[in-house]
Amino acid sequence: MDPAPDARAFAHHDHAHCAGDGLARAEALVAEKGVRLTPVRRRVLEILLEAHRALGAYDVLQRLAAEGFGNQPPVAYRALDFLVEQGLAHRIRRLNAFTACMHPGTAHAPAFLICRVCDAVAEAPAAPVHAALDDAAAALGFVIERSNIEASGLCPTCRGAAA
Amino acid sequence: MDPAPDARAFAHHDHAHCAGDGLARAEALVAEKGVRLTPVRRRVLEILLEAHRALGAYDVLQRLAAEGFGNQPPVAYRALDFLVEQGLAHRIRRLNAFTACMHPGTAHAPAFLICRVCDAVAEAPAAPVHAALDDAAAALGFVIERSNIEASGLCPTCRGAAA
DNA sequence: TATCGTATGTTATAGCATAACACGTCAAGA
DNA sequence: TCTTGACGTGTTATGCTATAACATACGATA
Repeated sequence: MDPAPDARAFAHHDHAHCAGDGLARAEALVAEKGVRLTPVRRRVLEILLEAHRALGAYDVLQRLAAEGFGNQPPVAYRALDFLVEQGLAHRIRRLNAFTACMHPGTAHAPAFLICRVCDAVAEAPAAPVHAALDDAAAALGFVIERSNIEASGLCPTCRGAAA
Repeated sequence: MDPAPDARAFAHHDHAHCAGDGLARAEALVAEKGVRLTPVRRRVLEILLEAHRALGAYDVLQRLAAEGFGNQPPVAYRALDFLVEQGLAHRIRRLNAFTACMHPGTAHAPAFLICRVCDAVAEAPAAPVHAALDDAAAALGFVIERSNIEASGLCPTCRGAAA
């Protein structure tokens, strides 16, 4: 069903668990923050979790529309922006796309590894990367508030296939 | 003339030197690589150097058109893509914009610091950042080919103004 | 139940990017 | 010299991405 390799890491895993778990964590998080995981927002998160890869806003919108939600771009963008804001999803600028966060709640600073062949996206642990980046910024007197770290290259699967 | 703070670092400097120098280095580089810095490409680089900040493709196109070059998007995009390819310019995805490279030729792996108030863009030295990122990728068996590191926050000038 | 804040829906438009084809130039080889 | 092919530029047309602005609905609270 999903031809793209695993996006959580580049390895197979229990996908159903992965999606269900993500949703459960999301609900706990929003309850804690006092914000609302409305039907549209919840459904968008589910769509991202189920797709298990980066989806464009219009891909999400198409799925929403097919289920009776609004079919205009702002519907998708607002829900996606909300999820990103709450740390439940990430925006991959290189792909003009969004992906469910695989480690919501834990204060993590993700780096994305994007396979140029299969477009699979993995979140890599990036605490050291951010530490180095903060240092570099501090040296210029710049204070970082948000950052995107995105790398493209070959995932293990596609690298194997190429060889 | 240019209301935005310096983009080379967040400090004043000799801008004329900065642009002329950039162009000279660019010519040396293309000669070395055996590629051609045609009039359009050269002019686009000049435009980026003169603007001294990130410009959208359509901003560049407007300036080109005013000087008698083609006025359709591909003209700008092709020149910009060429410059990025040759390491003479960078694409800032967060801003959907392009900026002249401030250290062409030296094998540098830039990290961009983008002020959310004045949109100034600085290239920060990022060798340690890339080292950390390579480590994180290697741990997942991923091979990085290209990467974008972009941070948004407050530059020293705007931070001072806010306080 | 009146009101306010929040969320959703809708219309319209703005902004970013590329596919595909036509034309011109220049250099290498027949 | 002619031809051929690679490269660069110009153009038409289109597709994708994103947001502004306004209207409607719903729920919590006073």
